[in-house]
This record gives sequence, structure tokens and C-alpha cells, in this order.
Amino acid sequence: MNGVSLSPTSYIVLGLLERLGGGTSYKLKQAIAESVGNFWSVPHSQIYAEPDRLEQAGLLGAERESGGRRRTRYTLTAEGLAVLDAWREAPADDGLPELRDAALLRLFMGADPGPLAAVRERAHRERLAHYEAAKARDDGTGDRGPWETLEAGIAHEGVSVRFWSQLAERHHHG
Amino acid sequence: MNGVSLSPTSYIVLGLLERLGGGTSYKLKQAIAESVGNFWSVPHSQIYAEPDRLEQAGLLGAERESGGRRRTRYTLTAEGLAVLDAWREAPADDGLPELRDAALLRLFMGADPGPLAAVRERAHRERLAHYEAAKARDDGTGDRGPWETLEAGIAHEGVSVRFWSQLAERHHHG
DNA sequence: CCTATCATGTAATCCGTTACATGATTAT
DNA sequence: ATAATCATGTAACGGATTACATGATAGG
Repeated sequence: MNGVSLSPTSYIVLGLLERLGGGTSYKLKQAIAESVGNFWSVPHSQIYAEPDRLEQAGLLGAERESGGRRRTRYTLTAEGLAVLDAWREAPADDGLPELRDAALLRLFMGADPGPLAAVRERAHRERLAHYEAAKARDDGTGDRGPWETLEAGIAHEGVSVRFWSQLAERHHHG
Repeated sequence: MNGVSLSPTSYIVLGLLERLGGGTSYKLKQAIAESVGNFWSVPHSQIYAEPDRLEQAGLLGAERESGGRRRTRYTLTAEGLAVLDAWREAPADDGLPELRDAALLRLFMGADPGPLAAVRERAHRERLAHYEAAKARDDGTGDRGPWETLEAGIAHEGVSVRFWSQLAERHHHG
């Protein structure tokens, strides 16, 4: 029982390395960008720093190239897999998420809703379209997890579009 | 034009101090807890640290008690108000928010949806009820901003309840 | 009076943001 | 060859998280 405390970023790294069967930080970066990054992004400097920490903790093994690109390839250790499994099976004691929407913050603090709503409506419509395209490309044969979270994303983008478009309507002639 | 770069936390402090007409960090803490903190919380240590920074930057004035509780009372300076106004009037160039829901992360990474969904459905229902109670208490005479953001919160909690309850249904017998 | 909770901060550490830097490929 | 972009990191800084600490006030 070593007491390393792991962050969501840690589990993203562990989980994707499991799915990919190991890989470099750059590989992770790509994998995040097109999947989990849609609802939980990780800056690329962290994608290089975090596997290092996990290696120190014994959850990853690393092989470093000496020549060429000198890249480092990480793989899950048995302990890393155990930790990942334990996290998946643990009771979900996470706190509820917050919206943390900077546009809502401006609105709350008294910004003019008109321009704000117009900009946000467009942006959310685009993201919604992007998610729906991704869903259309999905043939349903892969893991369930990513598919479910995509559904969640679509649902939330839907209400965002409705919220901002209604707000825009109430303010576009005033 | 001094180049202090302000964070969302900064604007929360500035905006609430404007609304409250000045106050101590503890007063801010309470004000955040019952309003903007619902979608953008700030840890209490930051609520003590941030006004200090803003004072250094000349955006707040501070009066420190010498006896008793030795508390510090902050007020907006003219420059602070100008900065707050500029932010409210600026084009909304903020990036879209991310869900960053730890339960979605577990789901994505392969956790069993059943227990997860049951727990989250309950939690979101409670928060939804809490928001709706707050809405019922609102007599509509106050600022629009908080009311609009409350609407946004209700809408998002609604889809969260639907998402997790549907997921729970699909998994509660198997 | 004693204890619990309110009120008010400070400190250590860690993580995220941003910027810097540079070697490898690919395209022209 | 040269330029562009891909790939792979490092470093500095600041803000967030977490823990520690302690003086006031209220309730019993």
C-alpha cells in the first residue's frame, strides 16, 4: 500500500495506456485529443510529466531510446493495472462537476447577454455537430464507455444550444 | 495599462465586491457559496489570497483592523471598477467549457455503469431540487445575471438526471 | 467555564499554464 | 536545400489543493 495519490490525469494516462497496449507521450496526446479530451483535456506538458510520476510510483514501465528521437515508451506494470482496476471498481465518491463556464460567469456578473449568447450559441452548435458526426462514424463495435460519454456530451451540448439561443432571442432586439 | 493578468477568480472577487459594496474575505466566501459557487466554486484559501493580489495590483483598497479579529475589509478602487467593466464589455473570447465529470471519466475507462449511474442520478436529482427551490424563492426583483445562470444550471442538471437515469435503467438488471 | 463552531488566516506542495527549445520528417 | 510542421521534450511561474493553526463567539 504505497500512498501515492492519483489525479484524474493519472487515470487518463493509465486507462489509455491499457487501451493502446502502451505507447509514447505523443501517442497518448493523440489518443486524448480524439476521445476523452472532448470532456477532459490534458495539456501536453502534463502528458509528458505525468507518465514520469507514474513511473516513479511503479505503475508504469519505461523504455527510453538512446538515439533518434529519444522518445520514451511506457507500458502498464501489473501494479499499474491493479490500481486502475481498483479505481474502476471503487464506489463513485467523486463530487459532482461544476459547469465552470466563463460565459456564464460574465452573464452572472452583469455582462450584456446579447453578444455573449450569439457567440456561444454558434460555438455550441458547432461542437454539437462535431459530436454527432463522431457518433455517426461509430459503428458500435468498440468499447461502451466512449460511446456513453459521447451521448452525455451530445445531451449537454443540446441544452447549451437551447439555453444560449433562447437567451439570444430574448435579447436580439433590445 | 499595467499588465496584470486576471483569472476568473479575480473577476468573481471584483464582481462580488461591487455587488456587496465591499466586504471581508469571509463575506465573499459566504456570497460565493450561495450564488456563483454553484457553478464556479473557489476554495477558501484563494478567497484570502486573491484579494491580496488584487490589492497589490491597485484594483482593491484594503483596511486592516489592528485589534479583535484583525480582519481585512476590501473595496473596489476606481481602477478595479474600470477593469471589471472592461471585462464585462469585452468580446467573449473564452473557450467552451468541458464537462470534467469524474464519473464520466470512470465510465469512459470501463467502470461498471450500474452503481455509478445510481449514485449520480440521486446526486443530480438532489442538486436539481436545490436549484429549483432557489428559483422558487427568487422574486424576480434582483439582478438578471444570477437568475439566468440558475436557469442554465437547472437545464444542465435536468439532462444529467436523464442521462444517468437512462443509463441506470439499462443496467439495473444485469 | 468548557466546548464547539465560526471566522480568519498561513504554509507546503503539486499541478496546470505558458513559453521556450530543438531534433526529425515531409513537402516543395 | 529550405521551409513547414511533426514530434518530443524542459523550465518558470502562478494558482489550486490540502493541511495546519488559532483567536473569537455562542451555547450548554
